[in-house]
Amino acid sequence: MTQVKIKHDCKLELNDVALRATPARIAVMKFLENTTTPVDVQMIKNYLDKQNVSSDAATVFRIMNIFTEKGITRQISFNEGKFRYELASREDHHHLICKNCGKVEDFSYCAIPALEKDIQKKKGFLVTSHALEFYGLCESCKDRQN
Amino acid sequence: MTQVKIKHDCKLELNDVALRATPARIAVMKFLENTTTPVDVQMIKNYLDKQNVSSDAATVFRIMNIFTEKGITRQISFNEGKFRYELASREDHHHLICKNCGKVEDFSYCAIPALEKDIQKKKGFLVTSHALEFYGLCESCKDRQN
DNA sequence: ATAGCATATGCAATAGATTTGCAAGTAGTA
DNA sequence: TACTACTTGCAAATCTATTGCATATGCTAT
Ligand SMILES: [Mn+2]
Ligand SMILES: [Mn+2]
Ligand SMILES: [Zn+2]
Ligand SMILES: [Zn+2]
Repeated sequence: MTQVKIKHDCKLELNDVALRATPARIAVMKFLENTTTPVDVQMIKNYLDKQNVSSDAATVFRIMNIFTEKGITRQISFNEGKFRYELASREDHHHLICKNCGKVEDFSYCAIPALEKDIQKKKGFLVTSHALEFYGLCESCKDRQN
Repeated sequence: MTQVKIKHDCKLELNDVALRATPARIAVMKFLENTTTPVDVQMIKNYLDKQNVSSDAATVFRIMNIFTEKGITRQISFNEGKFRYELASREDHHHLICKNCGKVEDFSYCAIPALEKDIQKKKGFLVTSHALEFYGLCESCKDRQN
């Protein structure tokens, strides 16, 4: 009854897509695995600093670009004038963005797939992905609006 | 039977929201009325130059910010690292963005309103607006993919 | 039509986000 | 362990967007 705990191996996952497993890349993956909200480059850089992983903003930008190209992450924009990133492995879901405090919640229900077929039929446009964001007020801001 | 052609009066529309009708603002409104795709600041600036309307990028940014604040325009992001704008008077609709050639088509059908009520009920989040973009390949790129 | 004033613009400087060139460092492989 | 292609750090360059300030102009009240 030797229960083998197969913990997620970042190195293998990186090598699988022909990327070298460097300390910075591994740390970024761990960070993404443990955050529930899409993060921006500055947040990632702060995390690396805190973990004493040597890095540089340019490197983080490069990492996020290549992760996105390789399909490890997904680049998102909430009209903030900068990008955020989340693991692409997170299932199809969308975001509830509070216009007052900026909090981002995940929202999993998705009714879009049916719509995509319609679009293909009516417009001849082949949908390969979509982005859906809801803006408004989160539960706490809704009451005591700041 | 004097058919009075009431053409849209930019000056009145601007004054209605307490904005002065300057040449640049009027030209921007005309441009937005005649484009079918959300435009960015550079495109607007190019149009103003072509029309010999004196302007400056800083001024265009200021105009688009105040138009958006006043509800004349809507700020949109297609993950390009910059904003685009379209008239807010355009009814609720979404966009089909070709990943190959960048063409943007409008798509009017919207099945989201029902979903918004669900969100309010399940998450207590008050939805005030949403953004939905479809990415993929437009009809022509779908065939002879470049 | 004109004066007066608050608003808008032009221009230059500044702030942020992201990209790029290049020399030095390192992961993966033999 | 040595080799080589891939990565990184750092500085400089690009872009997008914002801001300060002096000047210009739209709007309102004579
Ligand atoms: Mn998410
Ligand atoms: Mn549109
Ligand atoms: Zn909130
Ligand atoms: Zn296309």
